[in-house]
Amino acid sequence: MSKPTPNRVFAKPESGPNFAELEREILALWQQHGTFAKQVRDGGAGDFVFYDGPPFATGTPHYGHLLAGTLKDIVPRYWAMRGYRVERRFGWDCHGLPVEMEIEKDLGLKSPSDVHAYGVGRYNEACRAIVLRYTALWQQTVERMGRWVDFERDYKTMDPSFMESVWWVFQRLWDQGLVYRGAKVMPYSWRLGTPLSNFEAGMDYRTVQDPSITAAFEVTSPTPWTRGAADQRVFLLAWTTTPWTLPSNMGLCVNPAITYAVVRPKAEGPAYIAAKSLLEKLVGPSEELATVVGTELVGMRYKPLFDCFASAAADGAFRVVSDGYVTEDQTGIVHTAPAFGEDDHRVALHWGLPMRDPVDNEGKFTGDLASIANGQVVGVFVKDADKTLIRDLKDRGLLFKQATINHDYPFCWRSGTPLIYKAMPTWFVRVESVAPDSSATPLRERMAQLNASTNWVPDYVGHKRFGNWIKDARDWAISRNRFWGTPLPVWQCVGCGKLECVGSIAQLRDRCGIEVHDLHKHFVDTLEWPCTSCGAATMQRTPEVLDCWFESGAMPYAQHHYPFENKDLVEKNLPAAFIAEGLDQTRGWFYTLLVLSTALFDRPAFRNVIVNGLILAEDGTKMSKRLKNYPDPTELLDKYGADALRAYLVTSPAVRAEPMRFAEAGVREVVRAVVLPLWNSYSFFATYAVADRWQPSQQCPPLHQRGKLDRWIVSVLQSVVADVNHEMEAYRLYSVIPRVLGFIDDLTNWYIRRSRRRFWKSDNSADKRAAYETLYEVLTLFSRLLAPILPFFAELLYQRLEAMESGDSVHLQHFPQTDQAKIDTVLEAQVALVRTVARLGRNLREQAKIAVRQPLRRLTIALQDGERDPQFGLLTADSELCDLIADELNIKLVQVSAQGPSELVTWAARLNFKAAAKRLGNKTKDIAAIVLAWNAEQISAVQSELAAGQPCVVQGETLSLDDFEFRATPKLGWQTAVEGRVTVALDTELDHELRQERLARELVSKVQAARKEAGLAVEDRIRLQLTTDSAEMLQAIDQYRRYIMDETLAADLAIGAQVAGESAIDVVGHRVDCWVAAVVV
RNA sequence: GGGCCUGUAGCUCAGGUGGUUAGAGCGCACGCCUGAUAAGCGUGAGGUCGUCAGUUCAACUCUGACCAGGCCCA
Repeated sequence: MSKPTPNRVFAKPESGPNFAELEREILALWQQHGTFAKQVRDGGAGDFVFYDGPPFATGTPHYGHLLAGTLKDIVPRYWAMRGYRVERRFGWDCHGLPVEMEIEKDLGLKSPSDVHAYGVGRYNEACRAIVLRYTALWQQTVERMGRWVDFERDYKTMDPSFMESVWWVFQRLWDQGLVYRGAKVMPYSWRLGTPLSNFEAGMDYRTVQDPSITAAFEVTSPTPWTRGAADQRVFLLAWTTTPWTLPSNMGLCVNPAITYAVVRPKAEGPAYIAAKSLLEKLVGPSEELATVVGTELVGMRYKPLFDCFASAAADGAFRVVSDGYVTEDQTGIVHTAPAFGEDDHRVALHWGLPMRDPVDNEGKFTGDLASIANGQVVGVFVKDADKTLIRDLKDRGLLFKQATINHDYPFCWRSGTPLIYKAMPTWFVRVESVAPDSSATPLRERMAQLNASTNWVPDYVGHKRFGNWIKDARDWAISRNRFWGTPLPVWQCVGCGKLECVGSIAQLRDRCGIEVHDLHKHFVDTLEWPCTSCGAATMQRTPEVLDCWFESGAMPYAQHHYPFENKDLVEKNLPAAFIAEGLDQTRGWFYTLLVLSTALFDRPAFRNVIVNGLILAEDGTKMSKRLKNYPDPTELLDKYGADALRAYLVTSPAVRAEPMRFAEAGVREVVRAVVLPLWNSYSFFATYAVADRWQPSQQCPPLHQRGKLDRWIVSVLQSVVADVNHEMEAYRLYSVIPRVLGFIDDLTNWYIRRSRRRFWKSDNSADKRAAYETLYEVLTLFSRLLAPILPFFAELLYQRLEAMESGDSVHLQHFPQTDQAKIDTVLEAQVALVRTVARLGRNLREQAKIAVRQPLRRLTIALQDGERDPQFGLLTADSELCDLIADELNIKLVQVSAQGPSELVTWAARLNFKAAAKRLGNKTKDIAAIVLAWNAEQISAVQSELAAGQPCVVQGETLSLDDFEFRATPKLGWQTAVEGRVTVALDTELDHELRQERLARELVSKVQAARKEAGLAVEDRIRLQLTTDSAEMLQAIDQYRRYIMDETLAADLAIGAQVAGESAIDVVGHRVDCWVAAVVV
């Protein structure tokens, strides 16, 4: 702790502080002195590397961002105060669909062909122009939250330097053989001629009626079941709602574990195969020829429904395959068209089924289907061809069943036409497997190994959720058929098909002779060069752009323009020490970071990660701008301040990755429970320090010579410091914050409340100096502890209590380290016991309806085992503790009984299950019941037996002292209270003396109120005049004259003189006229 | 449909390795105190611990199934 200079003068605290206003002043202070930059600059203990995940700037920040932002602020601030250099650069995710969708709305464009007609260059420049339009608002809100992050040295994924690094990353993957071009089944808008993202596909689901047909596929493999029958044909039954995909059928898929049956409905007719459990409903009563499990059907061949792709048989088509995704639904056999279904595609890849796609970009059938129905379907939109195809099947006896179904089906949100699912050429990064000629470990296995060393908070997110996801991660689709993004740096020869990957601006220049300064699509698409392989044709760029997730995953390198610049820095900074994002990033940023760092450097990307949960509206639904079901962040910040919002967010279940319901009332509650008590503590201290002209480092007794209360609060604070450091080092914010905020209660509701009188004293005793010094030390140390969490209030404390130079800041101080010598666990236990007794004593007073100002004669504390009780020593070690209780409860004498509570309570006996049950087994219940039924005499007999060392035998079982638990309950009604091992008995008898003292106390209280009423300052001396008819009161005033004058700071006290004006006060039924006037000094 | 998470008082949430009487804060009711005053303190009422089975002498806790909600993926 820095030593304050002796001439510190404290300012009088304002009444009615406006916290939001005070925060703005502190923001201005930080701004003025560049405090954030100073904190970064001062870090000398090495780098603490933090990566900031880039948000989309197309919307305004919401509470989810503010929560993640708070976590991203607390942790770096902590490590910065621990002496590390913590760079915090803000990042912007600039590319991607949200931007494109917005610009298309602005420009009235509906499809890729519209974009081409408008001009990709103009389009992309329009995207560039709007992408940063909310950044100022973001910066304003983020900074208002008190988050320290560098907006000047930010990174943007659309910067040429960033994009060039992304190219480099891509090329590294390419060189390792990790990139390939395949096909991915995607939602496709035939109206717009473009694939959509899954997100877009989900935007317009409608309930529609579709055909629901079951087709019969004739088995061609020899089967034993119909041998000798009149009709030897066997059909596999498969169901679909998309008849237009049937010409592209390449396989039938069964579940390997389901039982199938072969049945013949009519003696004369053919046999059918379907899931056994479904056949009854499907075909009605029939003769069962055989049952088989799915695996037995695998490999069976059948005749395609249409002959258009009959040649595919040579490539392995028209077989039965199996996969676990098939359920016992409809027929239990799934028609597989690899070009049109995601599962179909996956199964086909696994089993080696070929793929045939007779659908053009406009969703119409190609000439491939010329052989069907006399060519009637060629050039027809696929869904419109359903009827013709069904008719054709029916005519040929291959339609087993026909119906219609109502179901939800995705529509194109822009054109309102039904989407179809269709395989599209897509670029992939190999994650699940390796290149055919490679012997390397599949990426996902290595990722799982590297992930095992990462500290996830909470841990299950990493080990279970993320771990499972990695374990069966699929190859990563990284290309998008869009415009505004980093182009894939791949060129292909239009002649021989040779592919070439470019990894930098320089490499591109070397090939085409042109040096570009921007890598967006409209700058690089036109660049071509002759193919070096065939020499005849030109190399042209493949049209796709990279998914923006690829870019954010490349952020550790691209933000520094690696490897073109900052080579050492980046390699030194991988992995990051810390990142923090929402749970929804499991498949997002967390994943892409790890894929790329593993592929590029064989390292994890981050060592510690805090995952936060989603923030919902107060009613548990999603926050929605349209519904306005949450308070505006800016207004909320103006009302309650950023510290309150930060504390509210960070004490919520959201810091343990659970969903949180956001309620404004919660923020208000934080102000009440955290900010105001803190302010009151400061205000209390400052008020008296000003009045007393107290200054730090005046002659003050060393800690070990101060009172118990002082040593207690210092010890508690040091314990908090120890816990906070321990938990912060493990990134468990959810156990740090409650500990820090919990201290506020100890400070205000015990230390300050108990210490108030010490500050009022008019002398300058050692005890008073000790109180000042202690409270000052505690507040200044605590301000450092608060600094990462409540940066504004911590700064306020520092500025008002310590700062000597204008640029000074609490955030430039060292984070406290525990001083073990100041921790006194015995003392902490003693005070805990005292507080228990005090609580019990207050209960008794309340039950007896005896006012607190009524002094009582005596309080007896009895511990369960009397003087042998482990806590006995705690209480009797020092009379200061009993004095404390006496003062707190307004009691003349507090004594600790050496006998234990037997006189005061009745005992109940119970069996100690934990100790005895294992040995007693199933006799436990019986014996427990017997013990419970013992009356007082039996119990005391047993107690004395056991005390004498004799065993107690119940039902033939020997029980020892440990097998019992004896509990006390008050015997005499309300004068006694029991909690755990502690019994407290209150002597409620009053005598004249006690009554008189109460009168004096009540009178003081009323005079104090009169002082305040008269607007006097706490330290003002007064002249006091009192008149009363009550003899009792007169006597009390006479007897306690000195006390009354001391308490009310009365310089003189006159009795019985004439009083002017309205001055009557009521003191427990005695009328007193009271007149107060300040003494002019 | 799959993976993960959640379900405890009116609300928001705590509840090592199973053990007797399940806790806190807010809200509510009542009271106290008031020279820390946009305060402070205390007491009380409120729970078949999502449902149903199972394991066990004993289940909020362990196991299974189911129900409801969430995130992600299909």
